[in-house]
Amino acid sequence: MNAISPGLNVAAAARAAIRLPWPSLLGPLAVADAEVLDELGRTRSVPEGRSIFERGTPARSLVGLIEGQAACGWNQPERGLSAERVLHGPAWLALGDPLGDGQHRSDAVAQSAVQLVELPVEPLRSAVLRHPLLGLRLIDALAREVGRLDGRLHELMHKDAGSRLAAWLCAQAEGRTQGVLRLSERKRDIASQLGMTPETLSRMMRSLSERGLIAVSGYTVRVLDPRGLQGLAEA
Amino acid sequence: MNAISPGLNVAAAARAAIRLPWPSLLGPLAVADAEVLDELGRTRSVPEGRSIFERGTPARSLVGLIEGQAACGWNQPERGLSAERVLHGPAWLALGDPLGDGQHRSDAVAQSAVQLVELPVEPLRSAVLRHPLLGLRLIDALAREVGRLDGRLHELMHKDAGSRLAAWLCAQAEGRTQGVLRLSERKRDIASQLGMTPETLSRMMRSLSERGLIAVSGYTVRVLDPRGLQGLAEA
DNA sequence: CGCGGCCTTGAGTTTACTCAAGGGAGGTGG
DNA sequence: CCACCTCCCTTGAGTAAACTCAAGGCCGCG
Repeated sequence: MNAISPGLNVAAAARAAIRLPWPSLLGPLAVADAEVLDELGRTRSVPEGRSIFERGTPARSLVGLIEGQAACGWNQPERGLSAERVLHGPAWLALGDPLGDGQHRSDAVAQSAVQLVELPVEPLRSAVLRHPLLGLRLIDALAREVGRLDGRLHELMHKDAGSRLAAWLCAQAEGRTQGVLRLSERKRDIASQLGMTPETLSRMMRSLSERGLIAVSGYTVRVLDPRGLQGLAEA
Repeated sequence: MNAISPGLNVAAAARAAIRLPWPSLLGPLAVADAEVLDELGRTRSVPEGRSIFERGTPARSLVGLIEGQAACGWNQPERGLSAERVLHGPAWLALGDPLGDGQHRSDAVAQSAVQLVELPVEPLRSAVLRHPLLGLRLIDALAREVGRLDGRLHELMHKDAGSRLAAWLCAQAEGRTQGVLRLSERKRDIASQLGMTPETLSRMMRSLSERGLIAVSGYTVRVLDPRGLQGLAEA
């Protein structure tokens, strides 16, 4: 992965227009377009546990997660953050909010030390006028975001907790060797993303393993019956 | 509203490049850009009750609803369509799906006679390369879509049925005179959009009127206590 | 008048939540 | 090396929210 090496001085990197991993964020780009983005983007690092942006504050830049793990959700005072989404770089942390009404609608916190890139919206809009291909790529990225949100909405409206977990496990198992997967987030965060409580997640996990669909051991889950799981996921 | 007059021959209208209501769909546009869209767009009308597009079929065009009422959702055999969204033109019926993976993820049916405009994706992409401002407008439209979906996701995850209804009523009452509003959809469709059953919607309506927040009479709802309602909506 | 949709209401059930208690893993200090 | 603390996950019991099913009423239409 062509991420910035951790020790590098960040400001210097930005000035020197170090190549950032745009293809992972936006898809294939012409060299000239990538250079425009390199020019526009400013990198930033945030240590583990710190806030990346806050709900209600102005969103003047697209925020991309280059490396590390971060969570988006609602931060409630004295109750911690209920993660609606956990991301591993490279991925967009804020795309719709800055391009839309200009206000962050969620809180984001770093769950490990993270490297970010921020693209100021207004200069980006100007750049799109001069480099229309960038516009297409942004359109694609937003369309993917719409698809993702649409899928989650469907799930939440029409599936029960068991099906949602099954669907999530199937998605995670995609492309994994032998259906063995290690959970990289706290279970409470997984639960939160799936719209259930940690207690319910725990019970559902047990239920699935009692039915022989999966085997759970701590943070390791082995999918024993992918087809059965898929069947449940579609119920 | 500059919609096509109902009697007009549709194919002729398309050929003559009749001005379609692009500003309502995409925001302010240069004349040249609107003409490009007029050139690209094909109008179509669908009579009441008929399908507009179907889940799982290829989505090769953006679909805009120019006039009339339509519903998007999942059409289940012998159970009717559970509306996840009811639209009154002008509005986008399909935006993310055609620009994204190219498959319709929902069914759409006309709830009145409707006028549509379809913009084929590939020619549109080419047009964006030549008219970058179109790209910006599409980006804005998609960002609004992301915002809308994000809001609904939050609501579904964190609010109970009463709060969701209160929020919906507040949104509907926005800008209405004296908080009197006539429901333009069947209550079962409203319920469906809010992620609850018709029975639950009915009980919630009663609960709100018993508490003096609204007065309900058939399809007419009068908002008696907007602030109280808003308070509930945020709970 | 009778019919078919649609909404409402009630009764009973299911699902998932809350609250509270217990157990395991990892880190720290004596 | 062990005791202890903390954080997290698990489990159980009780509860609350919303669903399903079934019956009844209203309204518009033929």
